[in-house]
Amino acid sequence: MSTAKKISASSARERILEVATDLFYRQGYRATGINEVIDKSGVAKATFYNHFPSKDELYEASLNILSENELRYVDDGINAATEPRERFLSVLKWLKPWATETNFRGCAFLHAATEVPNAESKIRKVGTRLYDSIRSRVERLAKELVSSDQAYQHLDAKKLASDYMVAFAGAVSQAEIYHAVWPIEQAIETIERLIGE
Amino acid sequence: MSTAKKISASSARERILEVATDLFYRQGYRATGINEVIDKSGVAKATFYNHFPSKDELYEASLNILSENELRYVDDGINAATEPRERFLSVLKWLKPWATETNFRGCAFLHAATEVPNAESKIRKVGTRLYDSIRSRVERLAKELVSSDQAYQHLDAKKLASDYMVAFAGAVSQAEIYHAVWPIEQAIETIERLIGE
DNA sequence: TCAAAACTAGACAGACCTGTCTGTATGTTC
DNA sequence: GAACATACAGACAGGTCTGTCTAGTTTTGA
Repeated sequence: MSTAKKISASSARERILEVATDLFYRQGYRATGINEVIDKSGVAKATFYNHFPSKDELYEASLNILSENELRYVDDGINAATEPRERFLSVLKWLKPWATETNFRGCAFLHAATEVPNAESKIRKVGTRLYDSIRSRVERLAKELVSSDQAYQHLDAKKLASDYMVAFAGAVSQAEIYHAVWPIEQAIETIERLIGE
Repeated sequence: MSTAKKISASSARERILEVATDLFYRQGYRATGINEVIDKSGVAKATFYNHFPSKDELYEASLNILSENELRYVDDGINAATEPRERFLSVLKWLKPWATETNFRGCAFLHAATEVPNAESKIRKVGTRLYDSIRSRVERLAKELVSSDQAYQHLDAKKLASDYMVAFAGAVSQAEIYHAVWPIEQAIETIERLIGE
């Protein structure tokens, strides 16, 4: 298989994925028809069904893309900070610029939980896997924080990570409900209160 | 208008509302057809459209019912407790039995935010109004708590209420994502840590 | 008793949905 | 230049959706 062939093949697939990810997030999964995805991707229907066996599989693929992107942003945010405290808080703070975007509509994986009631479906697993990944990063940063300074030694890193995840999820869902940024600022303050300002 | 007429008229309406509230919550709004609501309510299509001008208006009415019920449960939980600390924690603790129900699928108003992207729509306002109502109760209970005992006097009631709402929302959304109860228990612990165990 | 109101069943319009299929065009590989 | 993969356009089947409408029946209230 030549390189040119590969590029051309994957570019159709990627165009579909890009369009679908955007439409599913903005309009919702059920509210978006496959025909709209096809039209906006500029591909033929047969081409689409050549790449994805069904709409559901497209949804799953698009959520996987989103999940990878989100984790990358999280990691970039962590790595951009140097101090343990800032590294720890970066996961929450990263939410703020995201929520300020006009496109912000909350967590795509919570949307998936709404639109796909079956919690055992592969689509739903993408969400739990992502939250697990975020949690493991937060636990690592919490340990890092606790052992970084005397001032934090009274904290239990594991419990702190749990608190953090509760605040993280609460921030995102309240930001969606109110379509506002202030819940995220409040969640940051909550965590700051827990670790001491 | 006689009482009998009122009862008969409202019983068809109430049957529709009951069925719709259940189906919309369990299956989702878009995933539920008006025909299914009509069949399961045992009413004629014309009767349905006599009571509700559109599916959207039915959704709004059903969310309003849910909102009233939820507030009633919250208030009952508060009133069942006597100690300020228990009254304060009751709003969070009430989530546990709810999440244990087989039907539990998270917050119906967050679902509405997913399925109705327009944050300015009347449907969405039902959710923000409910969360505002819960917050005002939590603020009242936080003040009550802070002034109840020396041990709580270092706390800022307003900020505590904000923390509480973040934890509350985080608990519900994580419980939905993971389809589990432990996020609620974690949120309770988070708040207990904030006020001192 | 009788008119008005509310109910029943269900056909129907018109739009949308997913997924299949036919047939053609293009470009690469051997 | 034959074989192949991949792309294209778009008709089509078979089903769903919301909302309208006709027509007949029951209930209600004065």
